[in-house]
Amino acid sequence: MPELPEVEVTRLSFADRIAGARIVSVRMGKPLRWPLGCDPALLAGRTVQAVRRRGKYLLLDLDAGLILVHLGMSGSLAFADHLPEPGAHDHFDMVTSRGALRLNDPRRFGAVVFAPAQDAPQAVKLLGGLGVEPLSDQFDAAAFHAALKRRNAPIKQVLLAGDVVVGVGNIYASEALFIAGIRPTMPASRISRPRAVRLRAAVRDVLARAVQKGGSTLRDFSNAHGQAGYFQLEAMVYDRAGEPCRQCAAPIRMIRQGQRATYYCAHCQKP
DNA sequence: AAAAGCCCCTGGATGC
DNA sequence: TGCATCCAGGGGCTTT
Repeated sequence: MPELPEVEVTRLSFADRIAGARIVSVRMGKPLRWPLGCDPALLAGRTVQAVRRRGKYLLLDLDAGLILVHLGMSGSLAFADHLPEPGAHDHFDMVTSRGALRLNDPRRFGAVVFAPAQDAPQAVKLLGGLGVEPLSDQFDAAAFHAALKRRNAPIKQVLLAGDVVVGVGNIYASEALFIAGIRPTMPASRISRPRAVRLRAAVRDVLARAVQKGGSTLRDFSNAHGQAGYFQLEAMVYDRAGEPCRQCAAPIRMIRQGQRATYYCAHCQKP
């Protein structure tokens, strides 16, 4: 579920409040994608200094080490002064001096991993192969075009893979390609320079606007205060199969690429 | 190296 | 109402 906008909205909703907090206790529920990697009791007494984001990972910087949090498909974080008794899908609770952080994740594709340092094997393995941050100045048009030239897979799947540019998931890949007017099935290597420039701008535009709208809430996403997002109401193609294109009224098409649904307008998006 | 498939897991929607 | 089937914001791992 959560793509870059949802993860960033989550980060913004509690980063300031947790910064400087001392960890009182940590409780783990059912197993997540990977084990925590240390005894939870070992985290008590440490301080959460800041919350950063890298791709779809949240990084809680401690005074010693860091905690990587991934929301998977169905995860969401809550941060409150007091949390109710943990429910069946609450798999990580961290009580701090400034409030309690909780991960709720029904499908358990998410993860909470402790790494003793930035360059610890756990962190390197998970973050090492990630592409450039799309909203940063590092997302250079010429380099983006050059990277696409090296890939023959369909552009939609290259965006999703995350090794060229991070944070673009299934909703925003379809949306960005619509904005750029590019057919999702087009081999990345055949995208011209001007179209790569447009795609770069479209990715930045759609992600930034989604953050502004609080992300997309399709079924259960909410920020750390339980507030839903509204970007799904502005989607041009995602989940709109058969409905009229908002630009030309042609019916939106749905295809499957790598077991994931892709939505596009055959009239507005050229091969 | 790159690409394509396969899973991990639960719950909601749909169909008979 | 009950049960089977399909589908879902991700991504690491294995196989071609």
